[in-house]
Amino acid sequence: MTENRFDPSQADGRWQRAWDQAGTFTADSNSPKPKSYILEMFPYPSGRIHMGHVRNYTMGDVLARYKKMRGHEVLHPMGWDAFGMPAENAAMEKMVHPGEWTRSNIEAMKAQLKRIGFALDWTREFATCDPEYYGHEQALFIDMYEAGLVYRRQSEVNWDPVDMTVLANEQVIDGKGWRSGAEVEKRKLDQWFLRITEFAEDLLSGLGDLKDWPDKVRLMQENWIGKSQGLEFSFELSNGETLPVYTTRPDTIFGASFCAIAADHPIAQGLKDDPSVAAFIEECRKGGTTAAALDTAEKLGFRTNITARHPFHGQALPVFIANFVLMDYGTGAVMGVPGHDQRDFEFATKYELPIARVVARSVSEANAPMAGEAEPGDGVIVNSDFLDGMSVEDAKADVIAKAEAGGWGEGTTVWRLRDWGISRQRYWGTPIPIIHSPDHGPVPVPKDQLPVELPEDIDFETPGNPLERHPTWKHTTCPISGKPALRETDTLDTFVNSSWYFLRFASQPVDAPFDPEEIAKWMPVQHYIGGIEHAILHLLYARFWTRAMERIGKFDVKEPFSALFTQGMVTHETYSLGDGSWLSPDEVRKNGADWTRIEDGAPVTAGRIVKMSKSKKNVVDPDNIIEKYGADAVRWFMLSDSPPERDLPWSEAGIEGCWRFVQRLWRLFDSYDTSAEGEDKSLARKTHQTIVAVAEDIEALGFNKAVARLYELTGAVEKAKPSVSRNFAISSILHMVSPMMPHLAEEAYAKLGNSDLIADAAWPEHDPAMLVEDEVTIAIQHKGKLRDTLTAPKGAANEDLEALALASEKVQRSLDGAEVRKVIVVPDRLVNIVT
RNA sequence: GCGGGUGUGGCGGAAUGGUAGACGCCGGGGACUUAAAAUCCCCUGAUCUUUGAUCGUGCGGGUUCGAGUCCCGCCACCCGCACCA
Repeated sequence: MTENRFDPSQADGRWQRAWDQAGTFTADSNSPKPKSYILEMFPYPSGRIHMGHVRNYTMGDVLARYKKMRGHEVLHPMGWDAFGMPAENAAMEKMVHPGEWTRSNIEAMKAQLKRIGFALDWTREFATCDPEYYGHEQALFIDMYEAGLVYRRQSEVNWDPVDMTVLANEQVIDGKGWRSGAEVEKRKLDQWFLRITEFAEDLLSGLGDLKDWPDKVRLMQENWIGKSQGLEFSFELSNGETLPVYTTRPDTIFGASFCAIAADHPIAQGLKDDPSVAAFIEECRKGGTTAAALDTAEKLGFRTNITARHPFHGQALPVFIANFVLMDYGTGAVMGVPGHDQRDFEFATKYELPIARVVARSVSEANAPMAGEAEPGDGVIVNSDFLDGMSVEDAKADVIAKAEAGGWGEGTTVWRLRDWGISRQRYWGTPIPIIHSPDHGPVPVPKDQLPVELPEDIDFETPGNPLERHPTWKHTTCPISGKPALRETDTLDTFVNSSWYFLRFASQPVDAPFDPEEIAKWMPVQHYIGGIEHAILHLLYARFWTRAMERIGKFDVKEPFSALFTQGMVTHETYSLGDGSWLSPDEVRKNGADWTRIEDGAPVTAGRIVKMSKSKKNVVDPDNIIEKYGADAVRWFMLSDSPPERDLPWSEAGIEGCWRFVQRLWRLFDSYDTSAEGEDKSLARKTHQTIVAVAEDIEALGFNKAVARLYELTGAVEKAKPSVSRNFAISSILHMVSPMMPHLAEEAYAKLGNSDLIADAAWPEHDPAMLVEDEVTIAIQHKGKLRDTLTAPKGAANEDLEALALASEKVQRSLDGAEVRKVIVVPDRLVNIVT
């Protein structure tokens, strides 16, 4: 007898080709079916697909295939977030062109994705480095420019003087360039900005409608946008100038005992002629920006000889330059109220400034001593002239009203959110479509000249931006005067590319970035799945971009993603030698409870289970696993056990278990018996219940639960004798696992004599009448503890259940003659006897 | 510091206030086999005086006939933000 096994090495590829040839997953926007746009965050083409991608795309794939089975027209596209620094780094290290490097990575990764059998519409594939894509992006940039959503101003950057390049904050390590090791300088450059702050209010309030986003992400965005309301007002200074400050606690204004300004504040800068001021400002600059440094940093100040006049009682308050005041928040200056702000308290303590109580628990506690720290909480206002006795809320409103009436201040809203700086002094990005004309300043490139393409002949031998250095590329003419002019050599932040790719997936006209009619058909994305690391920037930028498009009349969508799901990471145990060096999983072997290195038997320590990373060598390459077990076992593993939002620990034993289940199902499908007769009511009932439950689980993205239910039903079918019900159960399992293990499912479906594809099949129908049990198990408790169970017909009368319960021998033993005071009966569930 | 999350067997994890530990992994025992692989069957939270009982969902209280689930107070770990006025 030949072995009856499912062989993915020949089946997987065969069915992948069959789907391709049939165009099974090509989305038809003209279909009358309801539409579902399922999207996973597109990958950066770094070179290899990793397990995190596999998990992410498997989840989306199950949803996409499931929706299709449910009669939806599904758009499930894939593409490449192809601009970015790794390509430039590779160019410098390996002397390859960034485009070439990127293209070959895309080719390799696409082949990997194909091998996993994802139900993707490859006809819509693109890379953001395609001139067709970034040309449209340039057109959108110009539209936004003309709508006043783009502007240019000076802004500080991290400048590496050796590499002659701008560094991202993450590339600055201990004040030095990550590559060159050179001391990083602050430089001011003219840079382009998008007016995301103009949408701050809308981006914030819009979060309220995103019911199907994780609370966590909404909160993170809310905090990032950082709305705060307060009073902006000006102090008159002793030197004749005025000092605008911002406070969220105008109610505490009578507690102000000093003013503090940032080191970068113009007034502070104006005092730099005094060498001790200059020295102090320099000192402020040095302070670390890490969490630890800030935690322990002492509040430092420099007392100027300027004083500020209190707007109500007119007393002179000293003005300090202080290291804890930030220039880029509010006005860069604050009033110091030590009694009710912890930083001010520490500062006042150090410089022996008055600490007054102006908020107390009650009026009678107006003179209670301070507790050794600031009291930022609620209470009634005291020691504050006309505010005395008011609540904090009322006093805020009253002070704002008086400031506005007196013309020295106004109630304002301050946002933490900054405008989005999009200039990058790099080659591998979308060229900013602007020409700097000697007569007309910055002028957009005429749209008929788009795309402004990147030059191919570049060199990375010398430091600096290759676009800047290129002999001819930047030289052009002014679109207005025709005189010689220079192109903008900055490129766009890669987050711009990912801010609208989902729109391009949904519609791909040649002559426009997108087609509003097609957008209306597909948008918003129904399920967007990706990593939590994009909770703020990418998702906020995409929300902004979509709103900006709506604002300039491109279409009628505001929120791009109606439901968001952030999946957990794939983790793996770590292995290390005595010297602390890491070993990869295939370099080690388990002997009993201990681990050793295969090569020489050296003892190995198995360490924490952490995210797969090259540095810890705890990486498992999907290709090797697919080679060994086929795509379906890997897909099944990705869905099993861990809830999708939590981390998934990869293990060899786990994938072995999945592989066994693939074969177990194969045998089960093989046991379909066309000659079987008769009903098996309880199996049929379980099947119908499972059909409903698995569907609910998939729709809630509870893949681990769906998997568990399928195991359970499989076990039940294996034990059952041949019957029509058993065949129905087998067929149902086959259909239900098809989104998860599509290759196995197709193979078995064909073997059962079908000539169509199960990918085109419908989700199994359930019979509502079969969901109801006719017998139920009743738990019998005595004093809240389980004593016995009994089987009763569903809907049995309470009295009958009570009688049955009391008749139980175990219950009687537990009662031991005690008087029954009360009996609680929950119909069809339990009886609890209270004594 | 602020905000959020998590805590259940050896492990991943199930559980509308109603039989805690479904399902999977690991482990143990057995069947089949010359043998191995594969497969199948049984056991698998702890303790005890083991036909049974007691304890058990991070810790301490509370509400309830009944709490993993609800309330109050702690602890630990993880994540995000951070001198934001």
